[in-house]
Amino acid sequence: MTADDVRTLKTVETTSRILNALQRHGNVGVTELSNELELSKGAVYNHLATLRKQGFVVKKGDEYQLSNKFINYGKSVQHQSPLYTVGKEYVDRLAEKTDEYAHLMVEENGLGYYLYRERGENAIAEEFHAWKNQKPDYLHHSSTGKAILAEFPCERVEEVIEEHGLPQSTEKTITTKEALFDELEKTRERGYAIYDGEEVSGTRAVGVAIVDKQSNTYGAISVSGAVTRMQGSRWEEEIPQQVKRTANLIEIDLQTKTHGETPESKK
Amino acid sequence: MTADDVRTLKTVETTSRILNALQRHGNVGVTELSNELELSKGAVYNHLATLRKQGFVVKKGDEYQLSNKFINYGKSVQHQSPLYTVGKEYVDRLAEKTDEYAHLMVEENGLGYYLYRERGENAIAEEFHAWKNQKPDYLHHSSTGKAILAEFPCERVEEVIEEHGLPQSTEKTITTKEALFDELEKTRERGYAIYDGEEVSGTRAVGVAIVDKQSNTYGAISVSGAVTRMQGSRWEEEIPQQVKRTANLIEIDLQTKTHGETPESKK
DNA sequence: CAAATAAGTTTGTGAATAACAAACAGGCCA
DNA sequence: TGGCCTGTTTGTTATTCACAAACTTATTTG
Repeated sequence: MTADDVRTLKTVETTSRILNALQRHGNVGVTELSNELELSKGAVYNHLATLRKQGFVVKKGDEYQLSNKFINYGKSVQHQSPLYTVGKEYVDRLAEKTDEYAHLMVEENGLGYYLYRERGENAIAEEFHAWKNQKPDYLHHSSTGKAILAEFPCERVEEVIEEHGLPQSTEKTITTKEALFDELEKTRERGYAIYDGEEVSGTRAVGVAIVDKQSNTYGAISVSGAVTRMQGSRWEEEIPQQVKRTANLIEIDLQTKTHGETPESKK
Repeated sequence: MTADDVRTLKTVETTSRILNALQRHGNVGVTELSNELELSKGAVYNHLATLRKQGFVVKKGDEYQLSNKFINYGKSVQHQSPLYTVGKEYVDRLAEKTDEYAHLMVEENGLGYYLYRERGENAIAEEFHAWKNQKPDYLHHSSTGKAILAEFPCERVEEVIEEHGLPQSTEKTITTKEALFDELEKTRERGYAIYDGEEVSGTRAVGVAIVDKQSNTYGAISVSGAVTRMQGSRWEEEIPQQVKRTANLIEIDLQTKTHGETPESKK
């Protein structure tokens, strides 16, 4: 937003770009990175050599990839979040009761990250879920994201839109600011968010935000499944009730366990 | 080992040290990092500002922590591994059949990383597991690790010992090179590795390595549980058979699905 | 209530260093 | 064998990072 004139380290930015490229490609050589990032081969080589020595990158043959260290880093971040440590068991139970996928999402810089996910007995195959979980989600693409946005003040929603836009994924995706604000208003009235194929066709979901008494938004949970199984009173009554109830239990548990500490804003 | 005289970037090393410290502490301020890493406050501040801009770090109040981006990075690494994509469902089934925890470990730079873990119905509480999963494991501390070491040539085992030592965790931990080589020899004769409280008392496990025809070691799987449940023929016959059988199924599946690509050595 | 403390942030400056080129080494294919 | 790819190494200079010290802001304390 504001042109942050904080002094920033070029070298660290370069390393970050290299790490990002490694995540995208999975397995890349020096030359390809050098071309893609417009850096000299020597520079790329030195960065990779350093990252390797530090254990963030490994070399397989003549190609480089992110190391397993990131698995542990990811778990550290997960376990550091009270929303995860508290919410996990509730999400497990929700998946069990509904027999569908249950999710736990948290927001960061206007994007959604899945902290946890549990598969119910009859849930659909997870190929898709496995894939999508490697990038953050646009908030307007999921029920959890919409539930979160519905809790944000208007100006913050505007900021998110300005930063990330409203990319289209299917013909059902909300792509205008007006339609989104409409949807968020409906969500607030309804008491829960609905997802109906905005990102992939054929799936539906119900999402509810997790907030505390001071209106701090911690994240959201959802239940999602094939549209064929999300119909009638199950879709309109039972699932929404279950999700809302679970969200409420998490909120209470979170309140007692974290008494005091709130997710401070970062501006 | 050999004093690698590859040109290395000081700035990247500093950033790595900061990231490591953030993982250890979870939530730290500038001054504390500055003291711990013996860097000027200004330097730490600039690194954190850059990492924040790049999305690797977030600021909560006056403290910094690793961002949720690492969750996705971790998942990318997981899903990039054929051992994970192929082995996951087998590990699920193993956990279901044995009613205990089942694990999937991979080795990197002489340490063990858990790619996956599934909890069986009657498995013990997971507080401990959740905790330990945030650092890599010493290979001599687990059944999976010992199964992997048993597949390595002697010289490679020596290298691992030289680099990481044989730290003690309980009174049962193997702490001498001789005892370890003995144990690995027994493991090879037995056909599977045994863990009996080397890292935490009261738990036992059986581990088997995953190798291909060319003796490339991909990793190992294990089943672990409370010692009270790991007794008699279940401990001596049934569980080992199940783990060995599962390992074999994974090996075959891996062979057909990756035909050709091997985990190249990185020296 | 002001002084003192301690945190994060900003800035000027010089010595360190990262990046570029261009050369080198090694494998592969024709 | 000779070209044409890689990844790796090296000499060099402008760039840039890190220090130190000042500044800001909030909290604590006599």
